[in-house]
Amino acid sequence: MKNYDHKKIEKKWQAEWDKKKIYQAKDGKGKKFYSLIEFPYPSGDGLHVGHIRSNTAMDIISRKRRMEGYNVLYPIGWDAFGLPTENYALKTGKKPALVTKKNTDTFRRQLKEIGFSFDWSREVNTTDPGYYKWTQWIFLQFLKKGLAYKSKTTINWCPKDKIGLANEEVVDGKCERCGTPTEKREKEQWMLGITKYAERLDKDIDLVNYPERVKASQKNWIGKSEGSEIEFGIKNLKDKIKVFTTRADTLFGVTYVVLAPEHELIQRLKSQITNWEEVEKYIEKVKKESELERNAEGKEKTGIELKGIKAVNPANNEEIQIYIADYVLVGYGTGAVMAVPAHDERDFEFAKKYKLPIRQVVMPYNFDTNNPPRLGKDNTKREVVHIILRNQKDKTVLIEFLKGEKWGDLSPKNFIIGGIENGESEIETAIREIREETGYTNIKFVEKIPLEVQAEFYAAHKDVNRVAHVHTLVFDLLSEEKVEIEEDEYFTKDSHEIKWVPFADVEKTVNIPDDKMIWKYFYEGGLAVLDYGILINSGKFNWQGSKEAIKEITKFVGGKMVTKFKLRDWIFSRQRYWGEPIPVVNCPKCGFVPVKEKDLPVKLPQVKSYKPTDTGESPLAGISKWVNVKCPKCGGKAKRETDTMPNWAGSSWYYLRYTDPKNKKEFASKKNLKYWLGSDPRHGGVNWYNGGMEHTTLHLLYSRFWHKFLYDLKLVPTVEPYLKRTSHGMILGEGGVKMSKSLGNVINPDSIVKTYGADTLRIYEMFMGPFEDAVVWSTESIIGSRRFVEKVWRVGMSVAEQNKNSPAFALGDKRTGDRHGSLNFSPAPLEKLLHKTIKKVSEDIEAMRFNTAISAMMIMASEMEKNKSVEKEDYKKFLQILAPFAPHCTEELWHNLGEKSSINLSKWPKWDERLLIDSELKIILQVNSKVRAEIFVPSDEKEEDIKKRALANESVLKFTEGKEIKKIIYVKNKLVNIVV
RNA sequence: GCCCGGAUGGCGGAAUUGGUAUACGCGCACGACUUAAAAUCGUGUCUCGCAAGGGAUGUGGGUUCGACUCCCACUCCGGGCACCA
Repeated sequence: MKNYDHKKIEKKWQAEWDKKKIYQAKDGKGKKFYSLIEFPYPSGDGLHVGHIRSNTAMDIISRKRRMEGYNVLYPIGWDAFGLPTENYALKTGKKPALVTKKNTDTFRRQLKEIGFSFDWSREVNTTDPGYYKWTQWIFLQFLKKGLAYKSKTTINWCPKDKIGLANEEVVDGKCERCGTPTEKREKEQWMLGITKYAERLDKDIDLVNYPERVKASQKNWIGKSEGSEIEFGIKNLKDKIKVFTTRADTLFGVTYVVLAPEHELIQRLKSQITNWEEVEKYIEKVKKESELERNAEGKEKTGIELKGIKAVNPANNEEIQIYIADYVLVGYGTGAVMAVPAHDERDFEFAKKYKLPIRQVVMPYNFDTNNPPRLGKDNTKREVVHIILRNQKDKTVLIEFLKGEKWGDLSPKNFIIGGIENGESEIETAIREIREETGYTNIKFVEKIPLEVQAEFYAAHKDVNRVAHVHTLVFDLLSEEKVEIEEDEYFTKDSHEIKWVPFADVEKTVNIPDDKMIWKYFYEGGLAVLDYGILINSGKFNWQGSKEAIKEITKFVGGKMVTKFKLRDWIFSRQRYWGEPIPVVNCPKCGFVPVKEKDLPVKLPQVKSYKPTDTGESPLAGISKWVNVKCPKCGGKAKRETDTMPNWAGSSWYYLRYTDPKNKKEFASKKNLKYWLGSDPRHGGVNWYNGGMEHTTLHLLYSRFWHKFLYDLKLVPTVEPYLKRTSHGMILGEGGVKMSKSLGNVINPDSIVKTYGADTLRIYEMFMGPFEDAVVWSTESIIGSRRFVEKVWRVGMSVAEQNKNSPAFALGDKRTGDRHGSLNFSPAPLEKLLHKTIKKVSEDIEAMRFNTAISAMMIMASEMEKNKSVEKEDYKKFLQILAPFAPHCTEELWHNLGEKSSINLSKWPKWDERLLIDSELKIILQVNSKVRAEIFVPSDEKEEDIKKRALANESVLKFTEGKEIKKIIYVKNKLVNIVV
């Protein structure tokens, strides 16, 4: 018996696979499968255990697909441009290109030692001029189509990295990389027009198979919103203020208008504004605030009125104030909003602070689900008052508790309610109702709550369906003085009880929706009602449904329906050295001129210093030899663009290059693209792409954008790059925290491979927990995976021993015949378990349930070891399903049994459905849902007989004797439950 | 604040068209082998109870013969978005 020596075996087979090139994909041959992982950034820290988790998962899937007869492309490359390398180079004086070379060498060695089945012949590197030539070429196509343009923008500037950041790279107002709070700077930057694709990026999400949370994230980031653009006039002036709103139904409730401090109109109206000095000061203040300060949590909104000018509400010609405020963003919509404090939380907050009027125009519509209108009853409508009768002395409110079967399941608990009779005022009604229902007479009117509500319910006391238009009045109780309450047929002392309830308990005591809302409004001093409802105070639109009125009101004031997106154009310039140079020349005569395609790539020059400058210019600007060129158009003196691309550029199209990595004429040939992505535009793409959640909004969105652009140029055959996306969970350090150098909890895969072997590491990482969840690393637990591998090894050794003297086919052949008819042999329990395991593992791999697949194989391995005689063919099938997880040891054991070709190219075993059926079934016997016994019955036993057996069972009888059997429930093949 | 996910033994986790809760693994305890240790193998390992039995899947309710699974309310944890009108 050979000992399991992982070092020897793994090295041997890695060399063999390399030599025979068994994992190389063949362009255009047979049915294909393109599986992809995010290519790593080769940092100086070496491979992270997190890389291994993602890579192993896709490796397992790729290996299974190969065994299923697919021509698999599982490529690898390096996303090597970027800041850490440049910063390291800066610190050590080493060349970034050399640092990259060293790091990729390390990564390559590590990846090979774990036995991933990458097609190494297609390795790409974004920093290779042969690669970035095409990144630059694609940029020129953007330029040609007007989608790349230079624009002066306020950028997020990181003072430490000295670099402009895209919005997506600013997290909580801080630089994503170094955590320094960002500043705002004005700078000319290259932009990519991703917003032109916003609609399609949003819509086409439906074509692909991404996890829901990823889809939701992308949609949220794109931020599509449909609304209206409406113009507000300015009194005595020709200028208009255009606002964007999704709630045109609330137009009659506008009580002021707000402009962003950066709004261009403000400067134009300077002469009309009477408090200009103040206004200017305010604008300066806002500008100086960093992104962090302006967005700080809980920050109070600030603003200032533009005095001397008034806006005119086009709906009712009302003159209203104009404000500028920091809560309105210049970059979204029109940079101006109509403020409806009654129905928008932000406007409400601002209006409260600056004491601006609040006018309700949408009346909430409460349909009482506890007491809904009933069919066949009369429908009535009433004007109604609800009365909050307050006792200021002990801070209580009077609440009515109604009782009786009339009210259905839930007895109403509400404020005093009364219908307004003809000719009565609301106050008169209230006084009358209080006297009639409570007897109190010494009361004082306090206020009317400026919130009207409409309610629809079944009014049990009158036996009608009712729509009530609710007005709410507040009264104070002055003394306990009372008169006798008169009873009538529906209002009796029994049906009705009153209680004084403390303020704090009112909300949870009242149980009709209107009173809950009214109380909240009263108690909190008002609130913004966001729901759609019924319009009031809205001229001719009164009593319409507010949602339905949006289009009409927009039309009424001459506005138009528009779609807006949160997504902004992509800031594409970086003022750094280690990135793709933007291939443009700036000519004093001709402006920005693209470098001729034949002159690509524009290579990075060799420089001494990579230091970025405080002026914000790239280090490239200092290299006059490189910067000064002839204009490609006029031949005159010109200067190269010195900005470089962000490192999202190279990763936006790398999956395309894999299909044809050495092509010198195109970024990839149409033929190869068509083969690997498929030719159906709406149903093609990379078959399966696994990556981290952290790339959901940046990389994934950017590459979808580039892909769609290339599709429009008819350069790629599909509208989407990736058909299916999955995400692995993070691996956390021991203690459940992120692995980081500073915490010293980073696991070095090299040492794990050395001690336990690559197969063990792969199995461990897949066994740790559900693939999509975060898991905590535990070096202590790895031993379990190692024991499993060793167990498989021991079984393999004994199977080989048993078969030493018998020809290879002798044992295996006996069941190759009749596959479809009845079984002509009685299968051993072990064989049945094998087929169950094959099925489980096959299905679990597809669903990425690697942990349960491994668990099933562990059970199988233990059973094989217990069972002294294991059929060789059974064992070999077991090896085959294990091979994607542990390719090295299974290959060794496979060959040890006389096989000559690789297990990794063998045919994936099929399970035999007939072997999954048990001849005997275990039936659980329950009495009153408690398990009392289990019995075994033949699988074809009739329901009646099983029930009979159950009733006769001794343990069951103990609990049923002398009791009446009410019911017997039988669940097929599972249990019998006897209810007594 | 909003959106998404989650809560099951000492630990990682398994079980959902509702049907034996705790598979598999780690750890721990005991035993076998050994002069001994390691490794390996075996047995045990939610909890109360001598037992018969009872209780337990974050908390409280509900539906059901039966709930980790479905419904309602809540607590806590993780992730994402965050003045987007």
